[in-house]
Amino acid sequence: MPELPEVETVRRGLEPVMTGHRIARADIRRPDLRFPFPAQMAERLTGKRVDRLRRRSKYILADLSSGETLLVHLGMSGRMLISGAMIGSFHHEHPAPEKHDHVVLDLDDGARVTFNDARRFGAMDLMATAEAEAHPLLASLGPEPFGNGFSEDYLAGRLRGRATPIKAALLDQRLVAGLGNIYVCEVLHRARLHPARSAGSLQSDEVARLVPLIREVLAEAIEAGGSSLRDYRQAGGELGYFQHSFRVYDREGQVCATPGCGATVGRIVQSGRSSFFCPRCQS
DNA sequence: ATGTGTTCCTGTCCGC
DNA sequence: TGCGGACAGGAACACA
Repeated sequence: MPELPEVETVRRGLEPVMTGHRIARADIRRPDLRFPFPAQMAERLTGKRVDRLRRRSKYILADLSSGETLLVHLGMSGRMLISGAMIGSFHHEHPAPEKHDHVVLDLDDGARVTFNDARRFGAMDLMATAEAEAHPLLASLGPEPFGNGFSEDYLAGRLRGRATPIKAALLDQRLVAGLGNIYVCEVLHRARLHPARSAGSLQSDEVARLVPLIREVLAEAIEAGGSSLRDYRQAGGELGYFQHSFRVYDREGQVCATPGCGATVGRIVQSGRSSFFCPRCQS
């Protein structure tokens, strides 16, 4: 589910609820998600203040007053939902625990953050804050798309000589961090590049337009609160609405969104995942 | 090194 | 209604 825009939206929703507050109680309702929770997770969270809530790629990182950092990944279906806090002018009560509520964090002011993940592809881990960047899940991530490290020169260098399809290259988190299936499809449509084009075949002007378009799509999606298709919700439970702005994703058989194009959106499968594209606009 | 297929898990939707 | 199969925002892993 959640790609960079969804994770960033969740982070922004959690920030005012968690930052500066202590975790009064941590209820760990099962032993694992994608992999086992770290040893003594509840004890290592209890009583600790959240000093900072940040994001790296699709990971949320909570720096704690203990010198440890809590890492959260939402996988495909993970949610971080707030209850019992003032959200806007509404005071939310805690609902009864639901199916797939795996971790419940109670803050010192009565707010609650619940991690719910039906498919359990999500993950949580704890590490020393000073060594967070070296964590196995973070160590080989590529640059943040909004950072200075992600540039036309960088991208050209990484794509040069590669036979892999541009679709697969942009999905590779080692190349650039945070893109997933939705936003790669949308970026390639805006860049008028066919998803099956080999990465190394891109001309310099084609590489050049990818960088700003990646930032544009992600920024618009963050602005819209992400894309809600099935599972994704913002931390306050709201839907994102970028799905209404999709030009190709999940639009197989519908007319291409490019004005005057009129062609029908197609779908191919690349390394087991759907690629949506316009056969006329994208080459 | 590179590229592709499989796998983890649950839920939903569609055709018969 | 029920049942089987396809498919879903991710990414580690096993192979050619």
